[in-house]
Amino acid sequence: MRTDTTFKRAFNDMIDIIRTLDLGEELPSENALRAQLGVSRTTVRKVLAGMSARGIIISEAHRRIIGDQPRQIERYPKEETLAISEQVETSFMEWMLRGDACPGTEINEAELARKFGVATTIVREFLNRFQKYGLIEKRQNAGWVFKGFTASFALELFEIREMFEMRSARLFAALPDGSPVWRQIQSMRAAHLELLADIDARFQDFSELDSRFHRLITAVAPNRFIESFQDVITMVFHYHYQWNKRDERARNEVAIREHLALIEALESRNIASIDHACRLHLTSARETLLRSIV
Amino acid sequence: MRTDTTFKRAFNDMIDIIRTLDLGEELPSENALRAQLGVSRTTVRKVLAGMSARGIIISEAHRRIIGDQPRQIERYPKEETLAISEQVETSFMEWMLRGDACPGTEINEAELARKFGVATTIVREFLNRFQKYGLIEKRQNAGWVFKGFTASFALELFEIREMFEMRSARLFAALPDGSPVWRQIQSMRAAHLELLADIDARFQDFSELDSRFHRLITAVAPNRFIESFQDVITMVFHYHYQWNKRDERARNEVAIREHLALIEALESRNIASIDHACRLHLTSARETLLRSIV
DNA sequence: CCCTCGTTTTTTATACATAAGAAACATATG
DNA sequence: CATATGTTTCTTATGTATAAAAAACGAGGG
Repeated sequence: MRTDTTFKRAFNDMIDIIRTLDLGEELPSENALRAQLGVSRTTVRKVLAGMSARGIIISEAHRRIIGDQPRQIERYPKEETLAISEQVETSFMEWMLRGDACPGTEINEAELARKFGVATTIVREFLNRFQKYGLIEKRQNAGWVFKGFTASFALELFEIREMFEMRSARLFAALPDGSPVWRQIQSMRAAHLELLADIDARFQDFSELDSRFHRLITAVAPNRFIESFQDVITMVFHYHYQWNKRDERARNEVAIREHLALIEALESRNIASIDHACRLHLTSARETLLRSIV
Repeated sequence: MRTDTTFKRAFNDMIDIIRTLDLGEELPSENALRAQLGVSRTTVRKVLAGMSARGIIISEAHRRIIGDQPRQIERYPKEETLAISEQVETSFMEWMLRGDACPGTEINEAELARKFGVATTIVREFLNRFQKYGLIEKRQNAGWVFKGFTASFALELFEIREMFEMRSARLFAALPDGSPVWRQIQSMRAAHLELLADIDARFQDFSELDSRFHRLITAVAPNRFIESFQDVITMVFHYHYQWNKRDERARNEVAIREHLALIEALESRNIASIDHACRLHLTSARETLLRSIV
């Protein structure tokens, strides 16, 4: 019933660990591997058993040694390492953004479950979690309504985003000189410059850097509600832009420059310039998103 | 499997409808009742059948008449009109606030399901929905952690609340004279004054008025994320104060007066006094909550 | 004793089953 | 033909089952 995605993921990770070891070398203990792989010992043992069966590991009395370097072939494909609940997320996003759904569409748990080839329970659970993104709404005893990835969604999103980021950016300026955050900001700048230098080839890496940058700013004064809102933003950018590649390179280059300006403003500790740089970036991000919606 | 709480709720509501009719009078059509009761016709028919069986309604060819006024006894008890998923909410809140759980406690789906006497599926679904309140956190393949109803929870909550309410209160001042909101504010003031006049007897009614007041202010410029955050606040006040009755009367009286001051400030349309009144109220609300936590 | 490994127990993720409820379809009646 | 009721079909809410994963327990060995 339950899928063995945890095992497969651990198996793949284990291959990488073994790669760092030599033939005939003894393996770390089950417990040590458990910690490295981030799974339970039960799963570690299953992985070890699988590797033994394949001759990659040779189990002797009270020790295990590397018998054969694993080949790429033996890795499980990426899809099989994703829990069904994660796959459903992707399926749903695709369904939503590919345009099968316009605002007001009724969402049918049973139908989605059939379409995605999973149990209704899973779809239901997903929708319950997804509710917090503000894109769907539940009606008692009667399924869900898709509210639409609309302009008003984007505007409401950015209204909150502006409040939160301006708040964090201002708090940033008040940090003492000794704070480790300043070093993180430095390396964040470096990462931006690097990406900018190679923008033609690597412009798709921006999305992840963007998320990291905004999370760093937000993290100065932790607030669980703000952090949870970051998830909404990450979701929007991750999926929406995946289906809207228009001008991606140019868009990202502009955003990188805006980030750099904001970094400079933060380091200046001048509230007025921080406000200015922050608002400039958010306004441009909002316009970009709005353009891609209509 | 599924409980018939919808039916029971509709049955109780139907009793109230019948009360407004006379003996021998003809009943509205199934469709009309459907609209009044807010359920499907299937459920309406079930209710009608139940009432016929009890002699309250007499079904003749092509019409139904009132045969007998229903008695209070025939109502289903309130508990039976709540869906299991709603009952679980109450059980969980009780478990949480009665102190069985301290910060860091691991939440065990299976154990909770046993304790509450419901299926694990339901507990799981509840926890997924409840996650948005920021009191619990999920760990992959390993249940949930209760983060605690702590001072930092209250502080983070109020930081956001202040941002949101100040924003709404300011927008309020910009409304045109003709806006219907001003009349709603008037009647809100009246409701507050009424409650204040009878505070000794009715102080428990404040909780609901409080929620309505804050929702009215927030509703001037709708934003789904702010509205969703209101749910968090409502939850906190609803449950937390249910288990913290200390000084309730005095607390509520203070809050009513603060609301009245804010109403006055709003009507003055003076941003500075609005800010002042709003912040004053929120500060005092925060202090009250903090006191009751420690 | 602490660590490692074998074994057993418990919990979670997922599928499936089914009664209650909603919706769609069909028929009758004024 | 529009509206009201009877009938059928589909969906949702909730319970149960089970493989996978985690956690707890236990026995040797350094």
